[in-house]
Amino acid sequence: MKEIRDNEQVKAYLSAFRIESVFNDQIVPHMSLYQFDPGESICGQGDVAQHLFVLVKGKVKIYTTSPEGKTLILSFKMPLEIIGDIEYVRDSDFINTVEAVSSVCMIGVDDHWLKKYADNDPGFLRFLLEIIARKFYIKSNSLSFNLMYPVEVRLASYILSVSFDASDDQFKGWLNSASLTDAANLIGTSYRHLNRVIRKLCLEGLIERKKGRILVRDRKGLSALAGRNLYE
Amino acid sequence: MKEIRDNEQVKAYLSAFRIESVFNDQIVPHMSLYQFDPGESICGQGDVAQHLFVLVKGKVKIYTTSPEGKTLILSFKMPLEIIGDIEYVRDSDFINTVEAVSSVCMIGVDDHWLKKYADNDPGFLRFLLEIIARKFYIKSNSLSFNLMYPVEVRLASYILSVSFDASDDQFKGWLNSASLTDAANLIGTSYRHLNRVIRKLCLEGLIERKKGRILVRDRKGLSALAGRNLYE
DNA sequence: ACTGGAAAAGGACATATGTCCTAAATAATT
DNA sequence: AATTATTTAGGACATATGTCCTTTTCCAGT
Repeated sequence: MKEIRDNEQVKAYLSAFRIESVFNDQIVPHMSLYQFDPGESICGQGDVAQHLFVLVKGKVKIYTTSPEGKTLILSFKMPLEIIGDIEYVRDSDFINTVEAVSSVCMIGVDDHWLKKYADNDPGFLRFLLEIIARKFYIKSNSLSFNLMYPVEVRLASYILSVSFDASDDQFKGWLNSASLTDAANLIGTSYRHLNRVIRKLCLEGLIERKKGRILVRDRKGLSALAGRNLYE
Repeated sequence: MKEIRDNEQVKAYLSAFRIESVFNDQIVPHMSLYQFDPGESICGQGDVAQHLFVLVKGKVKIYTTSPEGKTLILSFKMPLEIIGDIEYVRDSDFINTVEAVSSVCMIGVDDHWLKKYADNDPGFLRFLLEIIARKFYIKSNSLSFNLMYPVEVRLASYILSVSFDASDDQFKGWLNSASLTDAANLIGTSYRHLNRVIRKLCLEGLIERKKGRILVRDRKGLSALAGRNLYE
């Protein structure tokens, strides 16, 4: 992790994402940039949360670890996204672990300054509301979807979302084994079972497996199988 | 549904729950009481949402219905709880169906007045933030828990939560068949499978089944099985 | 108490998924 | 290119869960 105290760059990012108005003039001077390398941990489940982060570049992976050590990936996030919002509002420790997938850049601001200068600022509060409400909505969907459909359907949905997302800098057909393991943890199943289902989809001609990559052969068919698209 | 335009009673409720300060003087006159009978629908998935509700009496059931008609219970809620908050913030239709379980009383206020008089009110916004952040937290937990543990564990957790909640006016040992079906839908499994697991827990001496009721025989054992308590 | 019918529980079988281990494939090294 | 090491896919079996249908239980009405 590298902190960069460059307020001009902060302002540039804020303006690029059109959220200048969210952070008032008293806050902005206290914001700085943080860079993380791929694989680097940004915050760990249970750690004391004292910063609100705005993800402005790169991709992060959010996951939780159970007492038994099982890990479940909750989501991948790309800009614009907020990290530490729930913790800020609830005054709690980090509830999940966040890890940089690619080279990541975030704007960070100490909770302490927010409490002091933004806690009464309707613009900031409304922004947080929208962010958190959206997160809730996504998670709610995700919960229903996961409980109601088998892995096959979830995988179809996942493949569609990662294969056709132009903004995904990781795109390359799809996917090496690390991503497969990730996919399994995201979908909430085992690596073994994921393979089984992939095989089935191959036999059905929906996808094709080729040197560790997966190609979509029948997008329509996949969509039909997936129903609605879960992983946005 | 019966609307009761009794502003004094509204104020009494607000004060009882210590949330007078959340709704400012311009809003309060526009709030009124709504009563619902057991089983009555309060709002339906997909309906236009134009009210924010504060649940002040009774118990409601929140569920979602899939395109195929499967229904999944997301939660049971008791006071103090807010209904329609996500929809208010997101300007969306109702994402779930809410139904009165017992005789229910809610304070309702038209979104239109909120937008006009509360959208700039930090007290109100912070209140919503706390509510929604809490909801997110619960749902996040719920998602992880459901994906990571089998029905047996979830059921143990559920039994514990409904059996030892003093504030639950529905308490009676536990439970007739309607509640069993509900429990199945809440846990995200089939009625059949729930029975199977109940049987197993009986054989293990953790619970006892008696005339449609379920008694906890070994609370410690159940807790150990459940790990953490999911359904608060 | 007896009977018919509704409600609740359970049986049988099929599918979905997990765990553990082995085989196949790929990459690294010589 | 051949050989080894490492990574990825698959086999075998066990468990978890779903579906459909039958049996059992419970209760109203007589």
